[in-house]
Amino acid sequence: MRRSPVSDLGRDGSALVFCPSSSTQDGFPMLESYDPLEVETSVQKRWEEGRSFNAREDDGREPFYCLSMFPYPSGKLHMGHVRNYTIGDVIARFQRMQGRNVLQPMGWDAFGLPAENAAIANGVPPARWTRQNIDQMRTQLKRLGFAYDWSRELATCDPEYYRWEQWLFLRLLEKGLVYRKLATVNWDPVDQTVLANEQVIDGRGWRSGAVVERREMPQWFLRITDYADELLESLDDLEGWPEQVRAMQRNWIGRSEGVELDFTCDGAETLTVYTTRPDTLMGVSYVAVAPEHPMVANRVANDPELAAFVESCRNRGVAEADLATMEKRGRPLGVEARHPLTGAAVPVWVANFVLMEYGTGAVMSVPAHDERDHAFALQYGLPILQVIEPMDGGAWDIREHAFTEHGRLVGSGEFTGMSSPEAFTAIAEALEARGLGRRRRNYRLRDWGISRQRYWGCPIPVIHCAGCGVVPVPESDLPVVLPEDVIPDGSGSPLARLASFHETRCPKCGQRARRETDTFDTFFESSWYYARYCSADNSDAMLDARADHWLPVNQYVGGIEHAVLHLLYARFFHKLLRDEGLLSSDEPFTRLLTQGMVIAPTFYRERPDGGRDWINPAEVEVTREADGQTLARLRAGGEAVSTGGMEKMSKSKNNGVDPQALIDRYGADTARLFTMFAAPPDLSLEWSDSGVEGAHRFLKRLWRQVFESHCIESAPVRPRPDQLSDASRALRRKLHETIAKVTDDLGRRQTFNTAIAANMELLNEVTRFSVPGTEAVSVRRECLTGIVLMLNPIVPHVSQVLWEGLGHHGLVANAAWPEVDPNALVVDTVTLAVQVNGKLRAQIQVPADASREQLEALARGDANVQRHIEGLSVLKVIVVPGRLVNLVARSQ
RNA sequence: GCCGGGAUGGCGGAACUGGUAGACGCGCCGGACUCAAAAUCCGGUUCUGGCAACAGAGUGCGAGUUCGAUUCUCGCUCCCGGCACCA
Repeated sequence: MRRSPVSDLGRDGSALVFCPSSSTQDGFPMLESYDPLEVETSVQKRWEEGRSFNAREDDGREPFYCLSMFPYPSGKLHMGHVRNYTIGDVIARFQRMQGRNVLQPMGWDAFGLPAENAAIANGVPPARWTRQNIDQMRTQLKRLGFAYDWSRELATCDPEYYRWEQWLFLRLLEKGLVYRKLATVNWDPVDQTVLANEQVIDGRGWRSGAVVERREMPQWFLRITDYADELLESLDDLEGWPEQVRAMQRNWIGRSEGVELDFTCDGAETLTVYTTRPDTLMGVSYVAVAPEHPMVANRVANDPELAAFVESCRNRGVAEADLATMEKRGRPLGVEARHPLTGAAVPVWVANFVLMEYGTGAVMSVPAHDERDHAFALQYGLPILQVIEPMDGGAWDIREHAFTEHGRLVGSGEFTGMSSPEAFTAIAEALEARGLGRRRRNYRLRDWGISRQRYWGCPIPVIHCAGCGVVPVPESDLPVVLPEDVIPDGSGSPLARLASFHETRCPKCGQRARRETDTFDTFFESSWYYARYCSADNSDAMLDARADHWLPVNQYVGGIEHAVLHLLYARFFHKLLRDEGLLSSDEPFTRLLTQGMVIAPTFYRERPDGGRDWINPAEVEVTREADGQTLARLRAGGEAVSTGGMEKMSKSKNNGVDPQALIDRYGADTARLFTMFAAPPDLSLEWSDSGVEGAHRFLKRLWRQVFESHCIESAPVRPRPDQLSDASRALRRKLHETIAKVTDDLGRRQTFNTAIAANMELLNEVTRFSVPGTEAVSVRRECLTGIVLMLNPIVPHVSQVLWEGLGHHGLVANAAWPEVDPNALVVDTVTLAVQVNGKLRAQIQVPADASREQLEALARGDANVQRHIEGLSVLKVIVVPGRLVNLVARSQ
């Protein structure tokens, strides 16, 4: 066994070892054992004192803006935050080492419902609760060692922040991009308040338990649909975004080409419907309208059954998922509509799956060619008229299934025989000719409702005057400050009750007037914060020239759950800001990384009433029994508990693992290393206590290897590649192969797990390497230096100390990324796989420059290969250079 | 329901452009060190058969394309995320 140089010193414990290479003015003493707390405290102090990560614009280097989605200050960091921010920090530090001028800021998405819920529960004003949480979470982020420019920190609940979105709102109002209309909300009749969807549980208010009603209220809307085409089309240019996110946004915008057409009804009323399938028009068997449709309201008075039906629809869910899965019900309205082409009478029905807020509140129904209409027609005995048949003329049982694909028209009068696309055009033209229809482009995307009947949000800066109507708050009166000493109690609207807030005078006429008491959707704040970081200290303008210096964000990192809403709203805002002349780029985020969830096992105990008491994984011990079954027991007491599978860490399942406990026990570097190593960033990350131990063990192993180098070796010697032994040359090749791989993994691929694995492999080889002599020692040191540099973005504290232990000075965070020496990669022989009919039969060593013929001869020469081709004739030889030879052999 | 994603050893995962399936880590087994334990170090570890050499099977299920498929195509199953007032 190799004697450890450490034992030569006859020391134990954490005795100080002074080495010539580290006794520098800025050096940390390198102790024998790795003490994360000591290392991290001193390195963080140095970053803080040196303001090492504050970004300046007047820097010759190319800027790189790296941003992680800012957190909602819920109280404590959770594992999802640790993962998100570590990914961002690794990218930022990697880019910094690649010579870029990196901006990485951090802030707080500080408005939102949880603060109001906390106020209700604990009687603390949301403002105080939020600011306390921010302080606590800031401390935790600093403890994790993220390279943030804290001088740009912002919180969206600060008037200095939200005043600018009030300002922008007024500009948009002036431009006509903001309007007011009635929209439906969840109304809790007991608490007299509007509920968020998440506060409605099984149709009842979460606090009062009262059945939630749908109520119409005037709401502010932003015309995002004006930008629908641009938002859709520029997705094609976002090559740095995951294809799945772009696909989700495309579907969300849902642009379609169709026809809007009119059915005239008895009594001269007109029902306008939109369809993407005018080719099926001859198959219409009824028209369905929303229960809230005005045509319905006129008829409920003398039809009690209809009235009852409409009433039963009043409290139906309106989420898309509710509509799609609920039982489809309807009632005939007793009205007939005239088919725009044939003039035939088709009945009008009221249906619970049609929404007034969607399109025109009416749809044409073609049971033969739409699944939902088909089911509805079968249920109510409505006719199913087939007007499209499969292109190949194949049989189709239309009673059994709707035929929803394109095909050829049948039973459609003059259009019979046309293909669906031909009929689309012909029918559209026929409708246009009669003035009963027009081609239209439609969007699934709806205008963005930005009003919230909430207290803890940014006030909407308008005043309602009895005489003048809606009057904008003059720019000089901004910001409209939200009073902060309010404690919501869950009933009513706090701002509507607060006379000192809403009682005001009309800026136009001076009469007594009422201030708007709705606040903005919190997506409003998060739609432009990324830009404000660039000009965070500017109290005279929303943004300034520095925005264009940094933007667009080079790398944005956040959860996949924001794939549509937040990311679409931010893209929309960016275009609004551009059109205001505040920026010049078209898109806010060039490259996007969406990280997966953090999941953990769940454990529970069944209650007598059938409910489940969830038990935190920290209290449970899992063992494998002899029969291979796993058994979960309480650590205290040994009681057996049930296993509930892997779930996203959450309060409701009590399966959260507190990052603070992890940091306290192993240090920030281990927390960072584990979260980066356990899974690729875009997949879900499974929590594992033993995995954390493994990550920590690796850092201790690395520390020990550097410590040994540090003690036995004098000043670094540059290896002379031409004079190395085979073993040293092989190790050096491994180093440079690793540099090439890790550079690609961190830069292009963003697979941090494989970058760490490659460094582990390299360290394993360094550990096994026991060649004596100064050249070997210098190769070893070159390898260790390489590992320290390559791991620095991931474990920045320990790598700083190891960097100095290896005889270097200054911040490793500012060091240059290692470069690949192409000469080190040269090989003379390669291992080649030999297959016979695709099955591996041998591995042979061949000269790297062997010709095809030589390779084939060497492959055929192998004894095991010969055994497998004996009696067969080789028909074909496939050679993949550097990889394999495949002999295709068959019997004669 | 619609849209998006996932499934590979006992476990997390690797295999990047169709080319040696299981890198790296965890767990487990064996050994060294120790009075002993912990820690640490060394070795083994997809399954089946075999002392071994080696052979057979194997990437959720069922087909297909190919000399060759975890990778491409078609058809399924199960699990997860989003669905407009949670952020």
